[in-house]
Amino acid sequence: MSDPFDLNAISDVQQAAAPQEAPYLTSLNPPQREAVTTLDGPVLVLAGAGTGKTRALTTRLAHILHSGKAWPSQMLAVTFTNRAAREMQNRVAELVGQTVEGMPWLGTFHSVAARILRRHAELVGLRSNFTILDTDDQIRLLKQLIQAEGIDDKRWPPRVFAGIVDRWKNRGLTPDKIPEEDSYAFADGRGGLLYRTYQERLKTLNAADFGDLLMHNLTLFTEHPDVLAEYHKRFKYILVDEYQDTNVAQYLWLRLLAQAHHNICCVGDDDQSIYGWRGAEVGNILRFEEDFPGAKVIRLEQNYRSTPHILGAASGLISANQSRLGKTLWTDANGGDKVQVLGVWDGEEEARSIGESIENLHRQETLYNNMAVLVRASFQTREFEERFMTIGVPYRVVGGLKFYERQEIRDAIAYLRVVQQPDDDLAFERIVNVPKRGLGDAAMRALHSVQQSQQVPLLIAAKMLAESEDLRPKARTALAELTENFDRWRKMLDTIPHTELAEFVLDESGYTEMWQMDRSVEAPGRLDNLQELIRAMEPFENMTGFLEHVSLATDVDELADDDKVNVMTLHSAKGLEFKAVFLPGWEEGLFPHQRALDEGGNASLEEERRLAYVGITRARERAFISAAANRRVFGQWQSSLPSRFISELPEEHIEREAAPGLYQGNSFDYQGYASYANEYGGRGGGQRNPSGGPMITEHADKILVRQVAPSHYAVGERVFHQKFGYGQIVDVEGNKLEIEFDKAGTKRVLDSFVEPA
DNA sequence: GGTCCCAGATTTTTT
DNA sequence: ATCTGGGACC
Repeated sequence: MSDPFDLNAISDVQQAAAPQEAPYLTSLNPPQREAVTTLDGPVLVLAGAGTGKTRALTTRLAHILHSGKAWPSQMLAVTFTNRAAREMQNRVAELVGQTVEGMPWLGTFHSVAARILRRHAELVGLRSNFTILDTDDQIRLLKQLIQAEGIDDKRWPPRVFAGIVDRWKNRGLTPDKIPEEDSYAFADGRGGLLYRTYQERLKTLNAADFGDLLMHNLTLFTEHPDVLAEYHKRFKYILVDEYQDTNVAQYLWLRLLAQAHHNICCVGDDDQSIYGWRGAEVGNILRFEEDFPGAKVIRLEQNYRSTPHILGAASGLISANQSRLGKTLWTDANGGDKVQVLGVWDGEEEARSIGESIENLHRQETLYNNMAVLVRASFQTREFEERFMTIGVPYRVVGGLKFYERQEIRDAIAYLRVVQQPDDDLAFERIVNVPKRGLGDAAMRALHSVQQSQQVPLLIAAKMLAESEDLRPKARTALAELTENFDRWRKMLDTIPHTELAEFVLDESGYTEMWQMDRSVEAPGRLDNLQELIRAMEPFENMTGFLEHVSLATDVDELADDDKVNVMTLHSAKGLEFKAVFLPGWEEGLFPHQRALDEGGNASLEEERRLAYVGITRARERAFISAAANRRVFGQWQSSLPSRFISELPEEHIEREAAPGLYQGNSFDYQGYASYANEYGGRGGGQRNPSGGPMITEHADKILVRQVAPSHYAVGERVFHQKFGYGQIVDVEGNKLEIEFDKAGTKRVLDSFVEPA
């Protein structure tokens, strides 16, 4: 593979560079400048939140290019998210005035590892067109294997085992390397065996899961020193973003690649390490100077993002953590509002209050796009979606429903996967009877038995069956037609554009028609999505490139520049900043999360605290923290105390406010109300609304004044609902209506959500 | 072979 | 509360 590297562009850049001091250096502060210009040997840049990390990083890349020490293709730069990779691409391009193709080895750990693996796939028992399995494929496959071993998959869920395998792979452990006792962690000692079987099966399928991408790289490098040497020669400089999030496998991978020249620069912030649960080792960053002797450590501590109050609140909070390298963030900025901390009765009120604040800010000319609601757990987004929809605030849920995870998209991609890689049994199985071809249990059993006895992929087994007498004629023709189609489509791979091919496949397979015939409400949307899929394929060179993107992409939110409020989890907010940030749900059990409190002890609690720190430091000007005394979880009302993190915020940087009676003295005190909530939660739960509950007494009524007025709607009336469209009322119960919607089916909704049609 | 209904899980975070 | 997968039934 030749490097898509434009020599001319570089010599232009070099000519443009000033002889003495490059202009791009003058705007940097001293530590930033040091981070940019210390080129040789290991460098650790400890970059606090908002200290211009990305700036330093991209300038460093540009500086290496300017200095003529390396070509773009000789630098390896890895990030964790596609978003970070994309941003770096763009900003480097801006700095050196070069096209994005200029840095072929800038990408996520996974995409770079995949790229290396494709070049040498044969050396680890794969072929270069191997499929990358996502979590869903992985679990389906594991389920098959667990059942094949005669293990009860109810008692030993595939999902759990997938987690165990993932942890092994995160530590770079192949089946022969897992500790003896680990093997007993699953299915009475059959864990190790299953892992081995799974890895073998993956090779037969010519497939790799996420963990394999890194782990196969390790195998490749350790078993083939010549290959490793090739990359030593190729990568003159290595740059790593978010180093605090690396796991053992990634750390080993970097160490192997850097071992020849030690020109590795890692950037990170131990205070923002929030992926321990996923195998990230904060130890990697804490240990850097031991791992890379002679390392230079540079601290970026001047914050350019937030006001002093926001910074003060965040710093005060994080200082409660014991294990940290310690940094002192400071800022030149003055003034600004204190962080607002609000106590409310329940989640609904919280959403309403945040909705109002957003409307206020918007009236004061803050763009929606400059505001974000950052939640601990994804289920929390729902309450805000409902509220925003009601009051007409435009919003977007980032990282929520993923385009490539929709049923129709996964089906379509399964077709393309089989075309591209005929051994992909998982994909074949997914679509063999979609649309319905009369291939049911009997046909599938026959297919599997041929697959087993002949040791061939399902597609081949299907061909064999089509020619045998073992199936009913109808099923036989169906298989014959399908396999012939696949053969034909595969021949077209090299002759027609991949977008056209995709259209052919969807058409001729009957897949598009299946949805055209479908009379359900979702069908038109699904057809739109299929169109969108074809459009999404356009920027890619070929099918291979596109399928690679699909398996490694998560955020399809490239068009995120329209003016909408951003709703997302704290995890996916890392690396972003907003003018105003809302942080709801700061309650014990939710944040810190119960699971972190139950498992993992103090280390987990500290990780939660870092997550809180990440949340506050996303804000440039305003931060709003809130806690609800009651919340519906799993359809059950639960009451909770305000998060301990709230009491850890320095008083001088915050301003407290609470619904009457909820807030007493210097801290939130829900004790008196928790009992009401408990009483409430204890009875019935479900349908009831706390505001409509009958138990209101004394001062609680100051908060719970909203009485349920009987609905003024009547059975038989036609109404309109923002989300569900038009419908007819079939039942009225207090303020709740049961409505038969023309398109969305029968739903129960509050009367305030509808208007007369 | 397809549809309907019930039980059970789901909800921490992601490449 | 809502969604999913599996099993029973047509």
